Amino acid sequence: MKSHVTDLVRHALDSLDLAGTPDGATTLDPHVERTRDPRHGDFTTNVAMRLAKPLGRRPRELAEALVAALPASAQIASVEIAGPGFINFTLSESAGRRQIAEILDRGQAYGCSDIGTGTRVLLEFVSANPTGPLHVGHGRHAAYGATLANLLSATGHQVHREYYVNDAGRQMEILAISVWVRYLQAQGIDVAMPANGYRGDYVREIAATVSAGYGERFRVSAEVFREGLPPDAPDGGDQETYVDAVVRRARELLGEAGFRELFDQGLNAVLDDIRDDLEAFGVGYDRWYSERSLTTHGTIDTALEKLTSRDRLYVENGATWFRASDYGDEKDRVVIRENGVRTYFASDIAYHHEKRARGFDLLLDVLGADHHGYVARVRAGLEAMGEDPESLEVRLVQFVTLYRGGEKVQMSTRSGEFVTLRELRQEVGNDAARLFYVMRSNDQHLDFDLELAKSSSSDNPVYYIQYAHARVCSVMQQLAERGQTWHREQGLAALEQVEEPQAKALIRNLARYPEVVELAALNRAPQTLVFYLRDLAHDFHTWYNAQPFLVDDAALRDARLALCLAARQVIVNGLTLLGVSAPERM
RNA sequence: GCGCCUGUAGCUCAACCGGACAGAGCAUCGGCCUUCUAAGCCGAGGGUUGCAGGUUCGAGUCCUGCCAGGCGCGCCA
Repeated sequence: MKSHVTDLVRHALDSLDLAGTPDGATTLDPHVERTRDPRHGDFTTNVAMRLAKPLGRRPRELAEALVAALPASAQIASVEIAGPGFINFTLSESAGRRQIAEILDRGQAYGCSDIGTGTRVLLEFVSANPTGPLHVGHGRHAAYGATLANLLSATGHQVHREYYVNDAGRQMEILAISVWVRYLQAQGIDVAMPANGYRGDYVREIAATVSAGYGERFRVSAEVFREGLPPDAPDGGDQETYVDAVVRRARELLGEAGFRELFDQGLNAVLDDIRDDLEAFGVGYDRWYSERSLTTHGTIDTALEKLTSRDRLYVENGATWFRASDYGDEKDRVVIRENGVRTYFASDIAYHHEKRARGFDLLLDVLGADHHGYVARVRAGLEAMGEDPESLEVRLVQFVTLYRGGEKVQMSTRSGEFVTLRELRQEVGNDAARLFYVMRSNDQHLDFDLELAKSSSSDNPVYYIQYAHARVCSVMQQLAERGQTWHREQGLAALEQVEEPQAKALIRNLARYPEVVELAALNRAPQTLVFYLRDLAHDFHTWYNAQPFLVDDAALRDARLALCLAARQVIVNGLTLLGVSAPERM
C-alpha cells in the first residue's frame, strides 16, 4: 500500500516536469510514510517541503500543484494539504477490505516482499569460540542473528547463515590442556589446573569421556608433567607463560598426534553442545566454517600472497605487517608474528575475502560490542584486496545483564560461574528468551529480567501477543461448538458492516505489516517487529473487549471472523519471524 | 589520552534516509467479569529528550563543545 502511494506521488512529480531544476530535485525519491496521528490520514509525504527550496517555490503552492497532478486511485479516499506543506492521504474503506482478503489469500506469505531479490547475504553470527558452553550473551547474538536471517529472507534476500568456528589457536589449546589436567586428576594424578585454564564442570565431563574412551593413553606422572615448568600465577609466576609451557609439555609428552586427538575431543564435545543448544533454540546454520580449514586449504596463504603482490605488507621487527593505516585503520596490524605464527587477524582477513570469492554481495557480521575496534581492520583488509569496503556491514550487539527480580546476577567467565544459554532457556523457555533478546535495539545494553520473562502475567509481552492468537483460536473453537461454520466469501463481502472504530484501527495496523517487516529487515532492527506485534495484539484485545464476534447475524459474524483470522495470520507470521511459537490455547 | 556505543516519564525502553501535540509497557491511582479465556479492556496522573550552542521552514534525530555510563585501544582470539 505504501508503495502504491509512493508510485502516485512519483507519477505526479514526473508529470510536473521539473527537468532542469538544480540539486537533483528531479531524482528526489518521494518519501512517503505512515502518519502518527490518524487525523492526518493514513500516509503523508513531505516532498513539497523538501522541494520548495531547490525550486524556489512556496511549499504549499507546490503541494497544490502536486495534488492536482496525482493520478486517480480507487484506494485513496481523499488527499489533503496540511501544516507547512504535508500532503496527507486517506485510504478508502475498500482499500482496507482488500487488505483483509489479501492477508487471507496470501497466508504465511503475507508480509513477504521482493525488495532484496538478487542480493546474496552472508550472515555470520555467534561464532563463539568452542571453549565452553554458550552463555546468555551468546544467546542474544543467536536470537538477533536468527531473526535477522528470517527478516532478510522474508524480504527476498538470499541468506546464507554461517558460524565461524575458531577451531585453531591458543584458546583452544588451553581447552585441550584443561581437559588433559582434569583427565589426569580423574586418573588420580596430582596436577593442578592452570590459573588460566577452563574450570567449568563441562571440562570434567569431557575428561571423563576421554578417560572412558582412551584409558591410560594420555596418562603421565605428576613428576614428568611438572618437570621444569615455570611457576603459575598463584606461585608468583605469569599465568600466560605457565599455560603456554603446559601446552608445549602436552605436545612433547603426547606427541603431535596425541595432542591433536585430545584437542579434538575437547573441540568436538563443546561444538556438539553448542550445535545442540542452538538447534533447540531454533537457530540454524547453513554452514559451520572451520578456521582450521583456512590453513589446510591454503586460503590464508593465498590471501597473504595477494596482499604481498599488491605491496600491502612489510616486515618490521621480525613480524609481517599489513598496511591497515592506509585504509583508515588507526595503525598497521601484524599478520605474521615474529615466531612465524599467523595472527587471528590473518585468518579473518582470508575468511572475509573468501566469503566475497563465494559470490556474496553483502557480508553481514554480527559481533559483540567489545569487537568494535576490530571492524576497521577487517574492512581495511577487504579493501586492500580489491573488494568494496562497503560490502562488509557489521552490527554490534551490546552486553546482557541478568536480573533476578531486582538483583543483578553476577557472572564471571574466568571462574566458570556464568549462566549458560541452556540454563536460561530451561528457566524462562525458548519463546520468552527469543523475544526478550530482540526486544531491545542491538546497540542498547540489555537488562534481562528472569522473573519477568517467567511470569505468566500481563507484564510479559510474550504472553500478551500469544494470548491474542490463542483468543482467535478459541473463538473459532466456540464457533464449531455451536455447530456453525465460517463462510469466507460472505465474510469478505460483508466487511463494510464492521464499523467499530476498534476494528478499523486493527485493519489499519494489519495493512502496515509488510512495511514493518521491510523496515525491520532494512534497519536490521527486529525490535521494530516486536513493538508492532504488541501494538497489534493490543488492537485485537481492545476490539475483542468491545464487541462479541459470534453474533446471530451470519454475514456480520463472518465478516468479523474474517478480520479475526486475518489478525491471527499476521500474528503467526510475525511470531514465526521472531522464532516464537503461537500456541492455540493458553 | 584516543576511538566506538549509549543518555528520552519513577523504572525498562520505542520513535520509519529530520516532520505535525515525543509514544508503549511496568509501577501508582480509579473503573469493567451471569455473555467468545480478566494472561484482557477503559480512564487518570507523570517529560526543559543529560547540559550549552549551531544548522534548518521544522531537531530526540544532523554538527560543535562539555557532563555521565559502557566497551575497546596486544606480535590474544
